[in-house]
Parts: sequence; C-alpha cells; structure tokens
Amino acid sequence: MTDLRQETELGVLLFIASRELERRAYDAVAAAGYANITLAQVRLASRIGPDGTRLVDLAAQARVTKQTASFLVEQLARAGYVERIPDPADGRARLVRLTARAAPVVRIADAEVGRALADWGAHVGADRLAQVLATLRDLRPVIDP
Amino acid sequence: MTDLRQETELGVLLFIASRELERRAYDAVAAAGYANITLAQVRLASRIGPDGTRLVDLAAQARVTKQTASFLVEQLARAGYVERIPDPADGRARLVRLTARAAPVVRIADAEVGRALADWGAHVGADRLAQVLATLRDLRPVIDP
DNA sequence: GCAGGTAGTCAGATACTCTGACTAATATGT
DNA sequence: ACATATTAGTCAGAGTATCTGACTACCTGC
Repeated sequence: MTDLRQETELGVLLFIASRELERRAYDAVAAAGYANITLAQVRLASRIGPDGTRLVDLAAQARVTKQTASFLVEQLARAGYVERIPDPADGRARLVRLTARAAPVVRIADAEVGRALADWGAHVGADRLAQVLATLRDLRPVIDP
Repeated sequence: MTDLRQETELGVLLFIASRELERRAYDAVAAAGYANITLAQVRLASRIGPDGTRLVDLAAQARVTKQTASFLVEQLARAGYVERIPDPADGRARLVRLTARAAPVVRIADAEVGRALADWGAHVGADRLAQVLATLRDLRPVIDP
C-alpha cells in the first residue's frame, strides 16, 4: 500500500513538473504581449520539428486525436505562426512548419524554460536534473508508440 | 540553441511520461467496466488524500481553477465515488473524500501504475527510476506554490 | 491494378476550463 | 470588539479543447 502511494506520487510529480514548464513558457509568451495564443496551441507548436512535422505525428506527440491537432494547427495557421506545405515524400501528407513570425515566440518560450531549469538546478543540482533528463530519454522508447 | 532544444525536450519528456501513466491507469479502469468515468475526473480524484482534501487544494494540485475542480467533484459525487463533508476545522471549507464505492477503482488504477513502473524499471533500472522520483520530490517545493 | 492501410478533413456532439461576480466564514490589526 | 482583508466555495455564462464517426484522397504490397 505504501508502495502504491509512492507510485501514484510519481505520476503527480511528473504531472506537476510538466505543467510548471508549460505554464512558465506560456506565461512568458503571454506577458510579452502575445495574448491570442492558447496553451494548447503552444503545446502542439512546441512539437513541430525544424523541418516541419506531419499532422499525425504532432497529434501522437501531443497525445490528441488528429482532428484535435488539425483544429489547433488551423488556429495557429490563421494567426500566421505555422504554414502547411505539401510533403514532397507523400502526396497524402502535409508538413506543418513554423513561420518566421513564430521565431520570437519560440525564443521567448525557450528562454523561459531555460530559466526554469536553472532555478530547478539551483535547488537539486544540475547533475541530478541531468540524470532525470537522461533517464526519461532512455525511457522514451518504452513509453512512446 | 542546442541547449535550449534539450531543455524543451525535458518538457516534452515529462509530459509524455505523465500522460502515459495517466493513460494506463485510465485505460485499466475503463477496461474493468467503469465506462462513465473520464480522465479529468480520475486526474482530480487521484489527488484526494486518505482523510479527504479541500476543494481548493485539489484545484491547486490538478492545476485547474476551483470552479473546474468543483465541476469535476460534482460529477464524481453524482456517480457516488466521492462525498463532500463539512471540514470540522473550518466552517467555510468542505472535505472531498473518496467513498467505499471508489475503493475498487483506486485499486485498479494503482495496480496498473505499479505495472507501468515495473515496465519502466525493467528498461532503465529501478535505481534510476528511484532517482527520478527522489529528484522530483525534492523539486516539489520549488515548483509548488 | 486491386485490397487494405494511412493522411487528412468534415460534421456534430460533449467535456473541460475559464472569467467574473457573489455569499459565507475566518483571520487580522487596532 | 469590530472593521477590513483574506479565504472557501458556488453560480452563471461563455469559450476552448477534445472526441467519435464518417468520408476522400493517396500510397503500398501483393
């Protein structure tokens, strides 16, 4: 029983940590005057790779259906932060890519996440934080489909 | 730039890990025939302590407004999984407490999370998983308000 | 080339979450 | 003791996110 409590505790801790990074990044972006961006949009956009990413892959990474991903990409496209281009390798697919307009937003979000991790490192040590990152990275193949 | 990518990567990894535990717990519960429970309800309910928890505390832990928490508690109460009793220590507050009906659900969810962590431990080692837990636990005061 | 799988969209419904305004009870400072 | 500020929770209403189901277009493998 005590063990089980510890285990669900990990779930809560992962959740809280993940949400905190999201929140800080989102708040920083909002504080910089980008008021028309939502958290769900940032969450999806942060999964877009440097050369563009397919909708289905975005959906898988953000753990939503492709309909939901499509909906969010539509908002982002309407606001000018992403564009959809045909995937040269597959006629069915389209690549979602960040536009130049998204660059400052990405910079702000990344910088804030960097600050957050610096704060965290100051409390538990950068080495322990690096261990967490390394372990989660190794865990990814087990978790990810 | 490479550093920044690594940092946002941690955010994604935390998110994926947290969602995976949630998903496994939720799917196990759903597979056991509890079809009328939603993920948001499970997320909130999993924050309820053994002696009951105040609504505002639940809201803070689940990172939602107290209105949202109230909405979810209402659903859970209607389904018979929680009850609201007056807080003897504070006339304004009420304690949200799991009912006997919730016990089997909690057992199923906890067991599945246990299985998930066993799977994870088998791939990266139980010691490294324990390190992650310990680090996140130490981090909590920094993250949590 | 046909059968089955995959990428994405459309339509509709539901669930979740928020902001703002409010009541009631507690805590605080003088 | 009492005015003031804070805190717990609710009510009402609106907007956002998310899903299921059904569909088209394209690719892949036999």
